[in-house]
Amino acid sequence: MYNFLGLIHEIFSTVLKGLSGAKVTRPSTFRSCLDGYAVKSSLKAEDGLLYPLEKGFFFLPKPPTLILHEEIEYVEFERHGAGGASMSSHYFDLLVKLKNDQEHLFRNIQRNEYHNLFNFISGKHLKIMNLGDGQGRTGGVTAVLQSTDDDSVDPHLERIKNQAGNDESDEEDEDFVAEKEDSGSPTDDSDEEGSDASLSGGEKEKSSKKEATSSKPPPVKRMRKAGADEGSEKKKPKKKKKDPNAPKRAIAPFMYFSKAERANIKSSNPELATTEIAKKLGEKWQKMTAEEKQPYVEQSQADKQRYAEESAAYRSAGAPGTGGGSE
DNA sequence: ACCATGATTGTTCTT
DNA sequence: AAGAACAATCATGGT
Repeated sequence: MYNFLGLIHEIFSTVLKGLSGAKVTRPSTFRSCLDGYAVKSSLKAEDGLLYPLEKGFFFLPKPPTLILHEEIEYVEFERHGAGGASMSSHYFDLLVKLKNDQEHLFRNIQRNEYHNLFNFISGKHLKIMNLGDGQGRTGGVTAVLQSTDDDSVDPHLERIKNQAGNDESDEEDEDFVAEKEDSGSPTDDSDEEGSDASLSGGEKEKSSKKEATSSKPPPVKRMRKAGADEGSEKKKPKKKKKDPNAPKRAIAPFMYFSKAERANIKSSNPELATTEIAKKLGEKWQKMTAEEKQPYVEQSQADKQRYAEESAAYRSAGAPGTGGGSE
């Protein structure tokens, strides 16, 4: 190698610019705890690196995501696992709300990156919401925004610190980071499937190959809400108590179909992720006629009866709240 | 070792 | 009435 090692990204961008003539986005003034340009995070199920750039966010996972600041309505710091109760400690989440109502939840950002991110985002004059605030004081965040002096301690950090239980080993976490953030070379050659990953300056988003039939104006996405409304007491974003004795719900026809067909799809496309297989199953299901769906519907109806019976037995015998309680 | 997540559709439940 | 939860699945990763 050469002695320019410290400037690899500059060389790379220069070469790229020379070859393509395209505008090259370079790392910004943001620095993480390790003097890196990005922080580790995960979007959806993919984890990658979140680059806070001068004019946007750049997430570099399997499918790269570029979020420009001008698209952002607000950002929101959330304690990691806002929904889960047992989650805690070293991580927090960054929710980026776009003006077109899209949401990106960057999860699993190390807690010690919070300060850097907050200062950087504050410096970019992005709106910071604080819905995850445990205290009822809304609007305190904006106040913090106006006093973005680095010496001022913001309440979020304190809270997150508290929730983390101030383990002083956070400094040690750095060496735990196997891949250094700055060296997380964007040049990873694993483009075996990212053939269509063209990130031109256009507003191209959501390059889902499906739905080629017609435009889809109302993007009815089943998005989960990041619950964050708890007050000072216990919250119930999602009552996750499932009594082990409680009967399971009836299996929907589509689920029976999935059970039957999933193996088939997987054998023909062994490398598809489970979620991708689910997409394919959905597409296939939609194309099926009622006759084709009928066997699965019948199975579902049978299971519905099963559920009805077990449910009745459960209520009379072991339901919580009923005096029964015989295990 | 266990558990949560995501992605799908349909059914049930809750408000 | 309308939306949220939940059913099977499983690779993945954190605890």
